[in-house]
Amino acid sequence: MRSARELGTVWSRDNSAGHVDDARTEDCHSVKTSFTVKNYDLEATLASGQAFRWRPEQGGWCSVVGARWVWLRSVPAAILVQTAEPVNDWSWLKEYLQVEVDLDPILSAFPDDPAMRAAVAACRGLRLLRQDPWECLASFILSSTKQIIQIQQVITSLCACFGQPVAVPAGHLPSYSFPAAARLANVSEAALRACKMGFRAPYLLEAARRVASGQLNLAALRHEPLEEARSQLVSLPGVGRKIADCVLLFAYGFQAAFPVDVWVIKALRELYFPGDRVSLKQLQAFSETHFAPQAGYAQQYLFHYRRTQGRLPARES
DNA sequence: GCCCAGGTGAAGC
DNA sequence: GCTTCACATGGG
Repeated sequence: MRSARELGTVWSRDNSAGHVDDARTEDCHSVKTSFTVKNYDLEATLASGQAFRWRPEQGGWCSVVGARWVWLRSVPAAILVQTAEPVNDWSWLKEYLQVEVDLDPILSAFPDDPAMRAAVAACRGLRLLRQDPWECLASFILSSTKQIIQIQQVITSLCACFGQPVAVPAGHLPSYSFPAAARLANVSEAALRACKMGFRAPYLLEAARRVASGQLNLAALRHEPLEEARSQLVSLPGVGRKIADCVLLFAYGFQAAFPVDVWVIKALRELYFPGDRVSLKQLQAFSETHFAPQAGYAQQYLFHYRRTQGRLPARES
């Protein structure tokens, strides 16, 4: 990888919370900056099934965050950032990427067992993002029994149909914001099904209606205890414990949330209960005690490792 | 063709 | 309580 200085463009450094010094370039009329980071695996973070809109493009990663087109590229000790329009305050993107979180104490808090050691060795630098609650909730409603690549396709279609076009630098594909709940609340189930979401369409529609009407206040969940926030989420049709925990972890940062999906089930059974027939309930109960206090992070490491590296090593004897 | 995918809800025991 | 099944769709 090349460093920021070697890329031929002046990239400003944004190390302080308040000070930003944009470097505008003539070539594409876009805005560039960079974030100094340590222990940040950008590819693992953006492609580990937390968020579904990041695409590899021109040597970096491209998506829409909020209403802004964003392109990121990993270089040693920094993330290069490009946007289409001027940005005065980068706090929204720093928050999303969690660049100011020190990963070392998190990894140190993992249980010291063979599974976690292998998972950390395989993808050290994997981070949890901090996403918009509505986009996260809607995305995971669409995730059930779908492969990640198919979730990406459905969400791409949903955004193209119902999102707002956002400004994009010349030479990049058209991009759209994630459609607001108020927008989706007013579309038909058939229109949603046209985006290939199948039986999930009525679930997404009902969630959009409850959020748009204020019956479910997503912003307020941030201040609730985990159990209260979870119970409000699972009151939505099509949202069970697993999807609720994804939202609690990826949008709100509740570290006690531990989404148990098919990959995490495989990882837990193979490593911690080899040869046993443990139920989902048992795995849930185990996960609630074994991985604290950084259970959410531990889950994401186990998930990404099991999905990308194959089987976990045998338990120590 | 067949099995499976970052599940959930309803029905059946 | 627990287990089984339907639900759309498409990748491998």
